[in-house]
Amino acid sequence: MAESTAADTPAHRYSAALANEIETRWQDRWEAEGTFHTPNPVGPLSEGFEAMAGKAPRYILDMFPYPSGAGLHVGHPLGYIGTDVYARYLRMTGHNVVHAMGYDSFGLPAEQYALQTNTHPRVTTEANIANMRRQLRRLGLAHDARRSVSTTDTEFYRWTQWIFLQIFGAWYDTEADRARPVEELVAALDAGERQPDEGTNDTGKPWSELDASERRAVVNRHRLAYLADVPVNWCPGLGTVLANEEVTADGRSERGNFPVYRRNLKQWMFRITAYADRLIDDLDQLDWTDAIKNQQRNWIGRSTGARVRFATDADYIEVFTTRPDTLFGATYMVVAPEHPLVGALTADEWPEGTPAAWTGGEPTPKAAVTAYQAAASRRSELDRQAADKAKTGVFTGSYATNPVNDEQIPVFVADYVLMGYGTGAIMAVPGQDQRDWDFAEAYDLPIIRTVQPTEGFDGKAFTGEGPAINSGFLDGLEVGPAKEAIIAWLVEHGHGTATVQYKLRDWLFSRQRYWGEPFPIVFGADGEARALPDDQLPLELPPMEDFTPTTSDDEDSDPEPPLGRVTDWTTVELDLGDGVETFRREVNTMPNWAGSCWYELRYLDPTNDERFVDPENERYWMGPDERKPHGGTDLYVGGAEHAVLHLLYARFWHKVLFDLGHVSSSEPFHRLFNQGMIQAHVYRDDRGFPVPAAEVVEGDDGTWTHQGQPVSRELGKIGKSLKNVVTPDEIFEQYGTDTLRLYEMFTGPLDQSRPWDSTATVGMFRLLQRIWRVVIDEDSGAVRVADDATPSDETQRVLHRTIASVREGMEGLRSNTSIARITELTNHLTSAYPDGGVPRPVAEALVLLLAPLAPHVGEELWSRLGHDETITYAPYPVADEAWLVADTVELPVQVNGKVRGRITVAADASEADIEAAGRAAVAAQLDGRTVRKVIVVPAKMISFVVG
RNA sequence: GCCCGGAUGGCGCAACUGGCUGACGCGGUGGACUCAAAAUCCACUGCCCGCAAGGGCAUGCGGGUUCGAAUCCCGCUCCGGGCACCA
Repeated sequence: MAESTAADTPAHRYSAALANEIETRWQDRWEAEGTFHTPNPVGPLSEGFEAMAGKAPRYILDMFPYPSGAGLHVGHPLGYIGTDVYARYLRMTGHNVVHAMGYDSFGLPAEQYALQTNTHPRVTTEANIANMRRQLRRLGLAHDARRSVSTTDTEFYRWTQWIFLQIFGAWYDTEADRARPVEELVAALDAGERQPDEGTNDTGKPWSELDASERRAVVNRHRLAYLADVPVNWCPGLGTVLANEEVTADGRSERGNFPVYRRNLKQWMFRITAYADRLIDDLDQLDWTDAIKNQQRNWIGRSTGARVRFATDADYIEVFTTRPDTLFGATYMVVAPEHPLVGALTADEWPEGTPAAWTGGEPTPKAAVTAYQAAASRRSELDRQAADKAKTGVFTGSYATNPVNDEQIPVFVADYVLMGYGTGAIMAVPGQDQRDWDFAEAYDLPIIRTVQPTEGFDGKAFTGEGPAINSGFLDGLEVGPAKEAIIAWLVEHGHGTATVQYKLRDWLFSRQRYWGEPFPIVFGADGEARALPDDQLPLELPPMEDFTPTTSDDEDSDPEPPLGRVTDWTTVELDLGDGVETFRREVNTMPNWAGSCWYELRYLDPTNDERFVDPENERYWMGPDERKPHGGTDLYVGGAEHAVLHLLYARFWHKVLFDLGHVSSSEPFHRLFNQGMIQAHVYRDDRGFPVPAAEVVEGDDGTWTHQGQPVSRELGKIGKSLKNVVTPDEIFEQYGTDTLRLYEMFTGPLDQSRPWDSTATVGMFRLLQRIWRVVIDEDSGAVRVADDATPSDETQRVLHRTIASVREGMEGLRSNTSIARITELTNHLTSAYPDGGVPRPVAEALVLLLAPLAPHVGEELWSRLGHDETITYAPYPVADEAWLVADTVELPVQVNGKVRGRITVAADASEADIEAAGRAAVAAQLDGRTVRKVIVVPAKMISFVVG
């Protein structure tokens, strides 16, 4: 008999039902009135801009989501709520704020979901977007809906293709240190002002003697987007190749966990390496956390050092080293098993006296090397994680000459040297490198220290700083000067050069899947890539019945892009300047990163059909100024998992657009903020399987049981597989959106992960009830504020202190503290005015302070207080300095650092007065002891030091 | 192994720039309302000793600087995230 009678609760209490009624009503009104429409300076969205003319522009951005079919759980909206609170706060503090939400809807996840549900990705994508829009709308997010774009919209990817052509149409001028249009390259080549870059012309003929096709080939090899036959990550299980960044350390696909194989394939590449230095250096002036900056720096992996040539009988071996100063300690060399010189270096027979351990038990070097190469390649296919770090290798039978002392040092093949980094060969310096030390110990090779270890050093290889020893003319020099000296010597004698090495590789940009942007590229009879003219954009993805990728578990299978099967689309008749010819279309598609590399620009001018963004709109919202030297969005909030991939790629595209003069900002995101994750408890039974979290009961003794069986508890991600999903809808139903928003903001600063605790949400609901009660009489529904009352001095002080600290929390994206201060104000008003009659200015300030956090309650109370206009643009309360200073202050009185008493003195009391009051307060403590020192910090504390 | 974070009551967290540790909320205890419960409201709530007044101990651990340290310095431990035979 649990039926409750309505008479129990006051008719006008803030209840879940009332909250839901208020929320849907205001959401409808916001939509109908276009409350969050933000005007641009120019173009179709410029209506109403004059009214904003005096306001400073702010661009608040969220990382846009994949429209997955699974729907939202309470962890998803954390960042969205955080940016919404901040953007609403900025609107109320006199800014013109652009804040929108789009959908990253191309790519593997969308396609895989479509395959699972056996529906065309266009259909599932659009249904998922509609569902997600509905869920996000229910959160009351103040987005300009007109600016919502989806990367799969034809009018969006038209410009993705256009930007690709801009990149394709550019080359990197290393002297000017920026990208320039290839037309300028061609003009310079025609005029004889410059020669083709190294490695771009293998005809051996000068530019002037090349025919049109040969010239195209030369130019194509300069471009920032180019086709190359390169070692790629071929993933037969996904039927596509993957970027380095998409392959895990143990050689599997990040998505789907399929094995990935290295093989050579002709693929589209972006010359992101040309930007390596700028991508590192420009981080300095961005407002990002050091964690993310470091991750980007480490990924790019710039290291300075030298290239050194070692002569051998066959050819010279070039190595890269960051420690050329240790050259005298190089006692052997190692080349990677895949190194092209391995064959030439392998001797016919073992030299006299070759130790048995160096031969791998084989009769000849050739047999040993071949066996080792085979083993190494097999090893790379297997789980590299399981491989122990023991060093293995075989002797090639040949020797190299250390240029600095003419020592003959043996050359080994070993897989601890990677072909993919540096030159694929090293000089081994066991005295100063632990890996070389390990190998030298295993193969009984000499170890020479060339840097004096610090005193007390008892390790093996010494990698620290110290004076050079056993190093001829370098002896006595510290590491830095020794490097300079040896590099000068190497250059002078023609044995090497100073150089900079990067871990970053060029970006593999093509995929053999259906659901991506088609490349606006065609191939003519000579096989050279040609740009589709801009007026043929968008190049639409042709409809396909069966878009299944050709997957395989055979590593020797070949990629077969689905678009290759649309034969009437792949062949096209075009006139590209030499009359109508037959061309073949590129059948690869772009990876899902493409759209996310520039979507933030499209939000600024979503309906512009002349340009991807009007320069004036871009400059207004993202242009550089004294706050942000590179320009970019004022805030970008998203998960830390995008620290390298998306953020690096997007910065690269943006920089190309900047170099070509299409945008005024040289960085896309000025202030970056990684929101934390909302975790939830996972309960497991004795077999370790998760049990439904909602069915677990907590015992009095702090243990948990599920259906009577004890279960363990840990924190984990929220997800179906862990059976701990809590949906926003459950919270809407129980308390409403405003409670959910407050709760998510209250549990901690935005960048911090925190566990979800459904029982704790009620605290925020109670807060809203109390605020409601400050304004509304629960029984009659009438407004119960006093229009003509004057706030007491105490109320004024509480109010203005609250305003000051609420603003501080808002600015710092720590609205948890703002909510605490609002709660304190509410508690004060509740006890100071138990029967209502809170002075109107105070009640209105409370509602305004709350509005960014709980906008529906904000709007409703604002309106009931008699305001016709939305609260969205109402001015946020400003603290009056006069009320921030108190007349009297309470000070702690310390004796020997411990608080022994308190005194209340005038705020401007003299030190003498404070001391006198302090002595009186702790007279018992001071009695009979000598006061050696008195420290008075005015308005803070007083401390006695006694003997 | 390297690079970033982090550790404060039963829980989430707060504490400006070295100056009252634990604001605010959850939970808990007691009370009001109710036939009763839910909801709501009020009070108390770091730990230990004590009837009390009061005292002692407390910000992961060990040192240090200081009149005074959650905060600064040195050395650790544990947890989270990232990278990793990168020469």
